[in-house]
Amino acid sequence: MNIGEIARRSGVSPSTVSYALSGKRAVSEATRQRIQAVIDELGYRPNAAARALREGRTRTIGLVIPPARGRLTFMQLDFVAGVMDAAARADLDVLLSPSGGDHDRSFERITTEHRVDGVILMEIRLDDPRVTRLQRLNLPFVTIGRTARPEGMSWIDVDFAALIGRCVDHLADLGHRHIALINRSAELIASGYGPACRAHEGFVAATTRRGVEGFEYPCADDAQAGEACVEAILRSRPDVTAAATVNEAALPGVQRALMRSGLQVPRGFSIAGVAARFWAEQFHPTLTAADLPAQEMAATAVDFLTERIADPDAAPKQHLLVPPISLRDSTGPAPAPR
Amino acid sequence: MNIGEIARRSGVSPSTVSYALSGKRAVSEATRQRIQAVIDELGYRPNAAARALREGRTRTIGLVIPPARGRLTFMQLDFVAGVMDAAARADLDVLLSPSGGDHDRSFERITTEHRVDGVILMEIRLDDPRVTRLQRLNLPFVTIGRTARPEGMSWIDVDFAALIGRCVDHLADLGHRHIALINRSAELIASGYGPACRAHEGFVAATTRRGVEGFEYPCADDAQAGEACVEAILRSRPDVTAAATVNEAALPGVQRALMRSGLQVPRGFSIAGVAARFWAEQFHPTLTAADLPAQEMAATAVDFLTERIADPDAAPKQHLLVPPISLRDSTGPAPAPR
DNA sequence: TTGTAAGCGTTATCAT
DNA sequence: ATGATAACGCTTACAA
Repeated sequence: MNIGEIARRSGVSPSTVSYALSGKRAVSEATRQRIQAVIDELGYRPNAAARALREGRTRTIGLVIPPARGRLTFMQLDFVAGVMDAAARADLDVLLSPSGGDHDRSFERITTEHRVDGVILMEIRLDDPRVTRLQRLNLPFVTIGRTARPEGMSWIDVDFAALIGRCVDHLADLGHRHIALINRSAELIASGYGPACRAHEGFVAATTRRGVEGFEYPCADDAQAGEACVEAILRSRPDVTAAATVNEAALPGVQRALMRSGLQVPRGFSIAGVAARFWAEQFHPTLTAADLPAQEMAATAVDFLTERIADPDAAPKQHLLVPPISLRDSTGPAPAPR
Repeated sequence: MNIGEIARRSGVSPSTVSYALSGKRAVSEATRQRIQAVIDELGYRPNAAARALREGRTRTIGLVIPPARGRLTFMQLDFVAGVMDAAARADLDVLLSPSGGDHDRSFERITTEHRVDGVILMEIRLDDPRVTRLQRLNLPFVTIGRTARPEGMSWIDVDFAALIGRCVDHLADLGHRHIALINRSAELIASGYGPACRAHEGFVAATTRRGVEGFEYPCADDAQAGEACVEAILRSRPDVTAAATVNEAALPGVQRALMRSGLQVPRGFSIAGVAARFWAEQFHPTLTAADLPAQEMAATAVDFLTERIADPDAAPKQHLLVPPISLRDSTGPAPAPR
């Protein structure tokens, strides 16, 4: 079933069918209807490969996600879902490529064989070989997170430094004077992973600025680590009355440890963080947190990408988000010292 | 950069380049090396659209996931990750299509425009219009879960009835005589959603067979519902000493309610379930559960699909999994009646 | 208002 | 062992 067959059965030329479909040339209403009738009857749809070959674009974008090994965070999942959504709205298909820092087959395939018109790169590192690769290939791309030199490219990022600053401000305003930061894992920080590093910087800056004492604790991305981390905080720093966190995966364990310690939240201990809304609401009591706007980021990313695809020479765009903190039930006035 | 350019620079014809690359015709070692050198120098990769047009296949499979609205369960996520993995190993790309029961643009596009060679359909309903659609289109597909009449097609499913039966057996063996089932939501059951319906059937069968009392509780897919559900069980049925569950998303709430009730698990209350290993291990204490083998299912699904693509007339394959129950820390002997 | 034809980059059939 | 060439199905300049 191809355009020629439709043309034959409608008694017109292939080009007329093409134009009837695209509307790029006037077609008399009578023939248009005749063609449409045949198309409906046979259920014809133009072949994507032929169209891609001819037009030089695939109407498909690539979404490069972290490899399956490490489980995706909810924030990342929400982002993926958001990209699917935004792409669907723009009638774009999404080719998923799980790939780590170095090039792997899937990443190479979709980028070099012209399977996609552009790429959204998640979880980039400060110095990311894939970015260089895409630049060399001259393939439009947008990154989630910034590289070390993000000037000339399109990216969207969350200002973790500012957000942790706001958490500290909020807690200090409530009278807390000894505040812990539950950060991501030590390895992640050491490897220069943006969100973790910037959380650190923001925490140091804010505690200094506010004149409160800050204690930073690295924590792996799982419930067990969160539990151990809170136990460590309570044991080593009995003067700490509040914590800020960017580690959403640790939250279930954080909650468990607090529950078991007998401390009431927020009466005995306050906690504020940066997390996907899902985790904030699963927390008990619900977590005062800057909700990561994954949907918005995804929509913006698709937007930026389609712009770059349409006009590769236009100035790249950047967007640094600072979502507001949603006040929920996990923060309150500092208790009397324990 | 195309095959003609490579041919010119190597001083051979395009067909020779093609054959050098595919190995489908003998090419003298000398010219092969010359060609390879040029290819390496220029970084040439064949254009996927041209190849797809010519060969009539895309080397891409479609993965139809539930729409972004409802969040995916961990089981589903693991499955998606597993498909990506298996597809990557087979050098296949994966086009993601979030689509509900009725046809939507994305599903229509990838299936009718020949963007994919075949489709994996997740979360099908007992009577699913997409299945009929794919059959009519004559596009190879594999379903996860069975329709009402699954005979003539390839599918992979988990035997929830048998698994819940095993949970009940295990609990009955431990002396429990009053057992609750925390099922999925009432709506899901009413709509004929396979896993929920079969959990129900398996529970009725097993409690009858073992001569124990069974109480079924529907429960929405979130922590709050899980919490409320356990509270309802403890309140309305004080004689219940154990529960079986297929609702992994409710587990965090189940745990919270048990913790708050003061019941020790497993000393005062036992719980066994069917869940992704992630949830089982996040549970506290770790959950005795049949771990859903998402990876294996995904690998099998890709396998079945590639078989159907290679030979559409071969007999369809089916695979009904009954993974073993992993004994962890949430089940123990029945306590004295409360 | 419509038709003709070239060409997108491959692969595979026929020659040589 | 290699080359010429005809498709694959579509879009779009160019003609009429």
